[in-house]
Amino acid sequence: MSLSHRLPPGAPAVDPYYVYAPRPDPHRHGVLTLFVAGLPDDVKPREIHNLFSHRPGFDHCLLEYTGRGNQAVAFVTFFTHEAALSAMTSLNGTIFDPDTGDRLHIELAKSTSRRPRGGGDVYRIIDKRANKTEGNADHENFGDEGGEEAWEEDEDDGHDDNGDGGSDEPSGTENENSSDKNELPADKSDQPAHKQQNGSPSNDGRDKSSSDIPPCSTLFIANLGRTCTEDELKEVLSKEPGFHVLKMRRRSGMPVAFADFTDIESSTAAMNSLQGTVLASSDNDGLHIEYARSKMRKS
DNA sequence: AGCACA
Repeated sequence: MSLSHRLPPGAPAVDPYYVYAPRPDPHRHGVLTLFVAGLPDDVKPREIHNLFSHRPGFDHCLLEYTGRGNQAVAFVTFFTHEAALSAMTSLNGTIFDPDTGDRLHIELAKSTSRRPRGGGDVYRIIDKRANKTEGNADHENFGDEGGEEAWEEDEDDGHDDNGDGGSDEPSGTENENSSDKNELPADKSDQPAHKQQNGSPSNDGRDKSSSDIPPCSTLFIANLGRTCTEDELKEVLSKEPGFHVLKMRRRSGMPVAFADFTDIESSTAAMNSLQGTVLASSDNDGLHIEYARSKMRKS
């Protein structure tokens, strides 16, 4: 389908996929790490890993539960700058949580994340939440030293790290921040205030997992274009590990589909990686994928 | 928001 990369340094920036990315920032060329915002507070490290580890050139990732607000941020590092850009352009705007419809905002990070020490764990977690609220009690932090600034305290490749802005808006401002204590003191200089704040209703005490539907090895796929065919959808799904059967129904206008997987792990991974995918036949936001309410009948 | 097949 659409492999969105190969934008040689000299080429005119007219790659159609490139418009999805924040404007090319000359200050960040060569950075291997992506900054990912727009994550719900109940995001799991495994979800980040599932989403990015299939991308070519993936190296490692780090998930931080910021103590402020209710959204986590992630830092995902690739082996090459081009791989990072490619993952950014193809995943930017992904609807991570169908319940809220919030989309991922991905930018190049301010600097490349430090490699995990020891190399044992695939990903690291930093949890600054006062009360590790809902859901995530299983993997508190088995990262290394409970790092507070675990990704950019080193200076091997030279970069600036000073706690700075904490914006996570698509307006192109930098937004990687690690310290929980630095509220940005309104010195954004060149960025006019944006009106759109992250609209996720703050769930103070509410625990509303990423969906009201319990995990299921069958996925429900909606928001298909009216002209979407089973083959078109199947072609995308068949790249996902564990995919079995696809069934499409058109009942009230728009078609919907059910995709069955071998297990919940593979259906979850597929949902994470295909969420928001725009098909040739789609005209709106791309695929809306949820767990089906009941598993597809066997055979 | 829209969830079927047995």
